[in-house]
Amino acid sequence: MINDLTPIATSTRADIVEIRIREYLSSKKLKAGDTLPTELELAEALDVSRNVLREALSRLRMLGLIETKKKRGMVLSAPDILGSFERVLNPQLMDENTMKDIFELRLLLELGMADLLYLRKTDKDIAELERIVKKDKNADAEEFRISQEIAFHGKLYEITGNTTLKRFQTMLMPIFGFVLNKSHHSIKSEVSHSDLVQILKTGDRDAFSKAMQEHLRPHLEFLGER
Amino acid sequence: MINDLTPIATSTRADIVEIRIREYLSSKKLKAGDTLPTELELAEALDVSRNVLREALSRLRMLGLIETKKKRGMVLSAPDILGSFERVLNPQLMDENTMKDIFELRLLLELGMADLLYLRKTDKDIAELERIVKKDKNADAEEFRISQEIAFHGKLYEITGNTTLKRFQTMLMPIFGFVLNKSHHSIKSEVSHSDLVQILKTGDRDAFSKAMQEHLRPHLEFLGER
DNA sequence: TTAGGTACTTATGTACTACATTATAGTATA
DNA sequence: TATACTATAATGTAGTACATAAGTACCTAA
Repeated sequence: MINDLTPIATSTRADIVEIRIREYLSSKKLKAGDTLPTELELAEALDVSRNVLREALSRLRMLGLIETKKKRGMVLSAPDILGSFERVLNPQLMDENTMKDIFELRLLLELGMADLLYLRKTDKDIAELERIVKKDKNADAEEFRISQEIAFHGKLYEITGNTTLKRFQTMLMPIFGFVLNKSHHSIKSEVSHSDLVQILKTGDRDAFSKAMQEHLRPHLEFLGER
Repeated sequence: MINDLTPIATSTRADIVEIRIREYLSSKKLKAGDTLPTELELAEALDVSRNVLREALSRLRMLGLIETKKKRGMVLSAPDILGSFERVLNPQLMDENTMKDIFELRLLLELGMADLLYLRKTDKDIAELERIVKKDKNADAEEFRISQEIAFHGKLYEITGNTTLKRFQTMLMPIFGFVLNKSHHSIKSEVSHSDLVQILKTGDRDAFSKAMQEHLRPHLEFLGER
């Protein structure tokens, strides 16, 4: 019961300055390319030492929100939204529940992928998939099987033409390696990669959607109620 | 052609220190709860001023990777993976392609949601959904319609029981507001929220999956080839 | 006139020192 | 034994100084 009480958040000046600057950016409706005041001006306006200010700026710089050039000052820039994500995606540190959440998220993405695939697939993509699954037959070694998984599913993400999605999947892979190692992957699926390619090639969207669900069933059954 | 050449990345000491500390953490296989050396020790070991070191630490602290208490020093902690994401999710700054990518990502999630919903839905959830859609009838004002969208789809995410997913959706909402305002939302869907609830209540997983696809068709058709 | 160099200016990057703050541990006291 | 006080050791903040690099303006020579 007492565990529910988390320590009160004592924020440092850098924390506050970070927030204040964010507010400043959005209230002034600044957009990428606009320049910011100099460090000295900001520090004076916020009434903090340049030290503190720079700690806050350092954070924004890391996120890609601002870029600074010697003399020219600081300019706002469009951040790479996945860049910051990548920085905290450390399976070593992640708690198990979050890992499960992310695992489910991946399943959702693949289960919902059919429409995008049928919208954007090309003959070249199919050929590439066929090339990949051809190697599946001699998939005996554990390590090789995993690399096949990555190659096949990775290619599916690629076909969606959604680069953010593809990058997302790429950086999530270490997590799956972590989860998969634990269990529930010895169960063989009824629908193979090869089957999926065949359907993608000649079948329709609904057939593929069902096939994908079947392909992922071993994982789905593992999920449970919560 | 010349535009492809981006300026060479000149990294500051803080950038390098940040990387070095990350390497240190993973090479030592430190996990949440472990303590780090003091600032002075780190600064000396890395041969940088405490200033630079603190800029790097400030970043890690922002990401939730480390927590620092006065005297006790710094301890590693499990970062909130979405916290950093939230920080860069500014529609004001985001470029249009990324926004489209994220919009598609949301569609994928909802299209793939059927299994999770049928796995975890309760009678209470259904009742709640019915309560929400009851208000749909008098959905005349634009603003009200949007709040209905949010309430309904938000509840679906909630039913999945996946808190990471739910938070993800919540923080993505401003983006959708941005995209939706632009166009393609005047087209009325063939399948209403009310229909979806009915199917979720009495129908099976496949029926719901198809219905959801139908419900989202106006958006899907807007996507295009790429 | 113009290309190219030189000195100047200015904003960021880094280092160092000093002190405030506060959680912890250790000590003294009732 | 429990409480209060004290010392100490770490982070938090401020300020100064100088290095570095990138513009700017001026100036010189072909």
